[in-house]
Amino acid sequence: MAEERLPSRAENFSEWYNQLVLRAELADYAPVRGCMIVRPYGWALWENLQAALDKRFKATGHVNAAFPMLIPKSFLEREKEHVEGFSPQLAVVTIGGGEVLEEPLVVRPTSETIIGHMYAKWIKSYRDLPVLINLWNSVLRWEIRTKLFLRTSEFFWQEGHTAHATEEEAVHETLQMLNIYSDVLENEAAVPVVRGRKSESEKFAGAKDSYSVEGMMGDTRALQAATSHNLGQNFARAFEIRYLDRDNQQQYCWTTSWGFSTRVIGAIIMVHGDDQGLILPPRLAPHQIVLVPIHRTDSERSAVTEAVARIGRQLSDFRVRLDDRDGLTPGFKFNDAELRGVPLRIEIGPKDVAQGTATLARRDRPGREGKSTVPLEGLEAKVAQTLEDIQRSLFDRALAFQKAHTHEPRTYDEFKEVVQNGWALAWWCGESDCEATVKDETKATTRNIPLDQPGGAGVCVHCGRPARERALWARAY
RNA sequence: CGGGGUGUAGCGCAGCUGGAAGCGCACCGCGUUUGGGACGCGGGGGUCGGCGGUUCAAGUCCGCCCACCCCGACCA
Repeated sequence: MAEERLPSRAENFSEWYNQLVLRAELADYAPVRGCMIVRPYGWALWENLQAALDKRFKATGHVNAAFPMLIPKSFLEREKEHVEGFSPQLAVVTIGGGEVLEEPLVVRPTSETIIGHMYAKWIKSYRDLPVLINLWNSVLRWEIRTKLFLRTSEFFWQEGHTAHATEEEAVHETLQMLNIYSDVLENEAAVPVVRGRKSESEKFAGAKDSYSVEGMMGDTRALQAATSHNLGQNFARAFEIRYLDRDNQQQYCWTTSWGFSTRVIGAIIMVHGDDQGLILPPRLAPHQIVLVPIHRTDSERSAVTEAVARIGRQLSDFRVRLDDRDGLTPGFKFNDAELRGVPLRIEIGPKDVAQGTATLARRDRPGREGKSTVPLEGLEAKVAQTLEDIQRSLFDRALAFQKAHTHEPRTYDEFKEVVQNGWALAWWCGESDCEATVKDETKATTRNIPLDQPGGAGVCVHCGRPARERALWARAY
């Protein structure tokens, strides 16, 4: 490494993030502008997120399938708002096999349209419903300003697409998936989120209602961690997704879509990381534990190696990495494991071997404070408990940070002040022009209108018009 | 697209008024090391972003082009 230390979070959060992603070997820049390469360590983290989501998708009746990457351009034009939203971001294939194509093909920016086309073919009867399909894939959107994981031209995600007989079912599905996202983020990634409905200007192009889960990053900016859309009958009408009901009447379906992307890796980095590097939540960490053997002489080496092998067997229920690389000092390995965010480090040296102990070092508590020497007997239980404790403390710490930086301004002056370094929960009239003015003046936008509302009514924090709901305002990624 | 900046070894950079391409890190070999980022010795690696011009001579001066980064309007 050219430089040993990262820039500090306080002095340059953005640069801290960029360097950390590269140096922890999560991802790298691709030769194509705006694209990223997810490296094995980053992909392992994504696989653990995938597993956590996929398990929940299956448990709620969803199945996986694969759809093509290329979509006839005309499909995108079928739904008016959808085409307006996505046109500027499309990559289009016009030549195949050396011939100019009859119809240009877009590289999918999202699959609602081709899903709509196929669902129209597959769905004929109320007996065919609901259709609950999820896709694990990547999509391409020609982004102007990119940042690894947070906004790249191609990104990896899952997109769920469902069709239902009734609006109630579709609404239920939309919120069910939002809750699954919130569950995974809070209980697996230890990232607290606020669930809510998107404003008219922030919602998905073509949706009736969009919902999101928003997380607060370490610099207090908001990140939309996942979204779930109630598409109403917009796509059903555009693609003629119809079924015959019990009374032999043609009905349009009600559809939904929902997505969760590798962007969440960015959230995990920005929510938990510190000046030493990543701090990964134990439930998702590719390596939950790193074992560092320490020895000088050959006799120490054989004794330590034996002890380490025994400990490895003892901890076979955990994801353990043995760092037995030659020629690197323990100090280097400690720093390396910290950079990579391994939640728990176990050091085994001659002193430990002599005493029948191991030295544990918690990643969430740097320095002496996080270190303890424990007996090898009962180590599994101690480790399990420590990992659970780290998981919980990461969530608690993130939640405390979010709460400490979430304000309830009563005046627009207060609003302008707090939104520079935090979130604002404030009454909002719901009008797009008002929202746009606030954005111009403060760079803050409505992230969502939280599902949890205090009730009652107030006046809009900006324009003073009557307001029935409070919005969550923040500067966002 | 507007404003600012940078292109010299894998990475970070130096190279002054033109005169034999360098430094640190990384990498390879050998040896000594190892409880918080080890050290010594030896080594490999370059169409100086591209094209053209000026000159006896261009990394350096001039022109054009290209690429990338940062800041502003779109987005999971």
